[in-house]
Amino acid sequence: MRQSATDRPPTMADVARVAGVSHQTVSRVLSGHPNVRKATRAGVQRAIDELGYRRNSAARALATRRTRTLGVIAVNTTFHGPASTLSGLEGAAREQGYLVSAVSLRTIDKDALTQAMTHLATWGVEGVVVITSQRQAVDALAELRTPFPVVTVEGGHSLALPGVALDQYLGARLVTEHLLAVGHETVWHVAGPQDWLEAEARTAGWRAALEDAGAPVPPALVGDWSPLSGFRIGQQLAGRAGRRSGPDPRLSAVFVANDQMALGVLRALSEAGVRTPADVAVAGFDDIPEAEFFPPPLTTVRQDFGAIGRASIRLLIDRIEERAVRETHLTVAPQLIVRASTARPIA
Amino acid sequence: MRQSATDRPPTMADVARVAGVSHQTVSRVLSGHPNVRKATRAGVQRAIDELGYRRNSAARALATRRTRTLGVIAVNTTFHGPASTLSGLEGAAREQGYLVSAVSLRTIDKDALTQAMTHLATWGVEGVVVITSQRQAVDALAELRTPFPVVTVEGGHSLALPGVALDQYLGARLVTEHLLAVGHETVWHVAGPQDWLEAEARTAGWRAALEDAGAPVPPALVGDWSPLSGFRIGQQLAGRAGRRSGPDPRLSAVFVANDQMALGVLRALSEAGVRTPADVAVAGFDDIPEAEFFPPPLTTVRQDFGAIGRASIRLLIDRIEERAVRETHLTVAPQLIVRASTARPIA
DNA sequence: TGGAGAAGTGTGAGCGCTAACACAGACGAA
DNA sequence: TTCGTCTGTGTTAGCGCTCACACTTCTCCA
Repeated sequence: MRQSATDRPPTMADVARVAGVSHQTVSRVLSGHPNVRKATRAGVQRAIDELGYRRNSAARALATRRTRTLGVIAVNTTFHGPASTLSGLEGAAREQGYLVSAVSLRTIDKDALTQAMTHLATWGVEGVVVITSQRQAVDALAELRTPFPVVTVEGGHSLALPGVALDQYLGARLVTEHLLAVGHETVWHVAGPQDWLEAEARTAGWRAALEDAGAPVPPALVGDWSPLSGFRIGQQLAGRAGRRSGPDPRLSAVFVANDQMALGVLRALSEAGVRTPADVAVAGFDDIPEAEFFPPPLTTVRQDFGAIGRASIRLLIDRIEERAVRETHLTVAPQLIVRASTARPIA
Repeated sequence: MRQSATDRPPTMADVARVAGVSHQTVSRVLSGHPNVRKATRAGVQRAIDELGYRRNSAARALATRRTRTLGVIAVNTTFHGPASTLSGLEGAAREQGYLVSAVSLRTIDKDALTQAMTHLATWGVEGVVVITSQRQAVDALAELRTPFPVVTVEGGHSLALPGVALDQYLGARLVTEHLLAVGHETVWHVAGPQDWLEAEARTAGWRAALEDAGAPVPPALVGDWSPLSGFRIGQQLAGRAGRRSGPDPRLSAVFVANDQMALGVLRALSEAGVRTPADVAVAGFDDIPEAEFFPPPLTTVRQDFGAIGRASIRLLIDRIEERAVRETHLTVAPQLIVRASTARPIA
């Protein structure tokens, strides 16, 4: 990878000159065209190595009208879920020879989304993955016209746009059914903000599981995903633990819509002297790395973020390269992880 | 943003034709050149809007030899620290009109680093930020020759390369001094893997604080950043809590090198019936969002990842645009966050 | 031995933009 | 007036690559 002494990086013409062939032959070698004699190929390769030549992607993009660049738009990539999805996505794209550029937004209203799209479009991305967990993002997206394909992640399957999502509904059912199976009369629920599709689906799954089992359905308590909101709700829950308060069913198990809130709930219960799982069982959702070491280790639902990232890239590249395959909505299966926080209560 | 009826997106020539000027005038309008009459500018702008024209970045890059693209190489972007840094970095770059592409690696040996650099170089990045927390990454980086500037984050200040880092040493001192100040005879330390520069600096800061205070220096116990390793080490610590075992000083306070391990330590202590902070005070490092709700809420050191990201982009763009400013090493100050896990023991 | 077809290579014209220069007209100073 | 200078605009030549085609050699079979 020797750097040429001159100021400018070597061009294809330089390589051609050194190898004693035309620039077109160099191009053929570079793109693995079959009709090149072995000796010629070797000579060109030698020249390339000698000069430390590297194809100029801008010129290539200009000539081919293909940038081989993908965009990603996401909210709050500092959290475990989006960050993991992003990472899986980037790896999958790189494998396919694409460059990916992510735009990380604080909020995802229509303006911010449009702006992010413009930014990416300016750079000539051939497609975009939008991690659209919030309803407003989905709505904004639905109205947006783009000159390239768009794929959603966690955007629900109601959209015309193709998308990948974890089966949140199933995950919530699994947790709820597990809690009922270990002997709880019913399961309370700390929900995520209902403008989040994931939160909504988890709530729906929980409700369906209870109804199917003929269990009473307590009111859902709504948090904002943060440990603090979990803590506040946990304090309310602690007050009615084990008791039958008013019209509501007895509280002995709680399904919390994410692990961070579950941490807050656990803390509030413990401060109030309510034991987990002896008095109240608690389950979460996400399986963040810390969940295994919560007090007590948390039963939760694991999401395969890597798989979600890979699947969305596949969907997107299918569309860009106009492959025949036309799946539009992929679902990734969740996995129930049972830990001490829902251990069977001593009968 | 009307999409033209023809297959191809409009070019500068199309805009020029519609506006009745030359393509060069369009170019001047687009790049804000002053010498364009107001009326001409308006006419061109109207044509741009009408056609939904957008500058082709590949052609622009080819003509200017500037791609306005930056690369980022990082390990394990799924963790809170790197993910936050990345996010801050991306925002800062976008503000400056740059596109950023991140490559997320699993391990950062020389091979992987070279490959990532090649990938980014192929796409013509004008500079790269490498988040190099591990010694081997720094070593590999030192040997690498690149045709563009490189800036490190958390790479220590020993390198010839410019870089940004949090003052890990100071952070560790602050925690340790705080623990001594609340009355502990000495402070034990659960360290991160010593091939990580951050871990090393935290250990050094802890040791220096103890030595300066004339406190005995217990052996450092080395973990791998994971909650599990913290748990294992916590079990060992629980065994000697409050006791003076062999030659080692009394254990009443522990400084853990990151919050995740601290969670494991807390759990191990609590399982062994050791109370925090009554029997043993525990402090962490990072201030992850969960730390405030640990059992008990964790005293820790907050890092301003956003600031780190912004600073590194500034350093990089300074170099790319060859500005006069030549700071080479920036340090971001840490902030001690005191919570219940180190509350003053009842004397 | 000839000629069709394949294999291997070269030529020229763009891709859509910016940089450099050319040039016309307006304006103030000598 | 006459020049210089500034303003506003157009013209031309690339940037480094690929695509389409032309051309030269082979190969093989009638």
